[in-house]
Amino acid sequence: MTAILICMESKERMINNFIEKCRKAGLKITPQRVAVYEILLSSKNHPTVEEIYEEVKKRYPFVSLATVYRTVETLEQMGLAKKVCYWGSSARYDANTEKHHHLICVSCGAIKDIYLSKDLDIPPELEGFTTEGYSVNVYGLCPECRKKKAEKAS
Amino acid sequence: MTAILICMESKERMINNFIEKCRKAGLKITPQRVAVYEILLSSKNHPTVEEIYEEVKKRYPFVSLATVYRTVETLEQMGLAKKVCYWGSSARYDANTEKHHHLICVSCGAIKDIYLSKDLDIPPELEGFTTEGYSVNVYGLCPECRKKKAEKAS
DNA sequence: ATACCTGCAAAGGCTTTGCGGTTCG
DNA sequence: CGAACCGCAAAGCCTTTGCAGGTAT
Repeated sequence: MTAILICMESKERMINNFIEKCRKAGLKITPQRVAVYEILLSSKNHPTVEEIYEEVKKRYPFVSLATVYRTVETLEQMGLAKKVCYWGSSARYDANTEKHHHLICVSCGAIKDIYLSKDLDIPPELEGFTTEGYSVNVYGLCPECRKKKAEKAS
Repeated sequence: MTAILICMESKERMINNFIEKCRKAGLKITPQRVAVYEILLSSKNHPTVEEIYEEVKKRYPFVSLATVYRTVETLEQMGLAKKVCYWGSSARYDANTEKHHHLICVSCGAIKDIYLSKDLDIPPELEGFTTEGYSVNVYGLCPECRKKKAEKAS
């Protein structure tokens, strides 16, 4: 209960921050934009653009897929979302801006956030590159896909 | 000099191993296939399919892009190459089968292999997933892009 | 001889773009 | 009012696929 309240309060704060940032950047605050960001914030599944689109359509049935594509790109440029692209054909988006990593199902492409107990020690310069950060991807099979494989085998 | 000799010897061994594996799997050994694998082995740049295709075309002008796509997929299934997909639109391939990680330029997308001194300790089960491995991506700016940025700033 | 493979061209997904009308500030 | 944005449809990439002819074993 408490967790949910905190979470929702935080979400609202994130959205206000987003609106504020839009104002400063001269970007208009449209219902579609806010909806995309809100859905991305609420989602724990790193949705594809298509999935976000389906959600937005529940509120704004006439929204277009192109708008969702344009909005997630805007969010990425604002630093409020990240594009994650691993296996599958379509990119997924992530509005979690905390430092975290990903656990990825090699069969269906599902992504789950994970947190490492220790930071890696990456030197600020490596092979001539100046480094800015890192991400760890752990690959595996999600419970659903494991079940499916077991059924097939039998 | 020695390094080059060792490297070439190793490449030949890799190709022989590939041919052997093909035989065992009932796959035919065609010039195009061998060329794709050899180019991938020789390349230090994690080339795109298009780039491999251009190289193969120098030896076999009538090769088709579809063949290269099919071959890299075969190589991936055989465990001799990995698909890597980060920023750009097109996938890149990597025939380095040693355990290694990637240093990626966030500006131009260049990829360099890096090796970690310590392994991460990833449990075999995590969040319900069975884990199979992990990869670390370090993001940064390559020397060329850093230079370009410095020039722009001045 | 017969799988398997190739080249070609067409189709398939995902994503981007151009345009006219609309909406936010 | 004007700039920014939206929906629609078309176009653009990258990648996959079906097919008929060719090649390796």
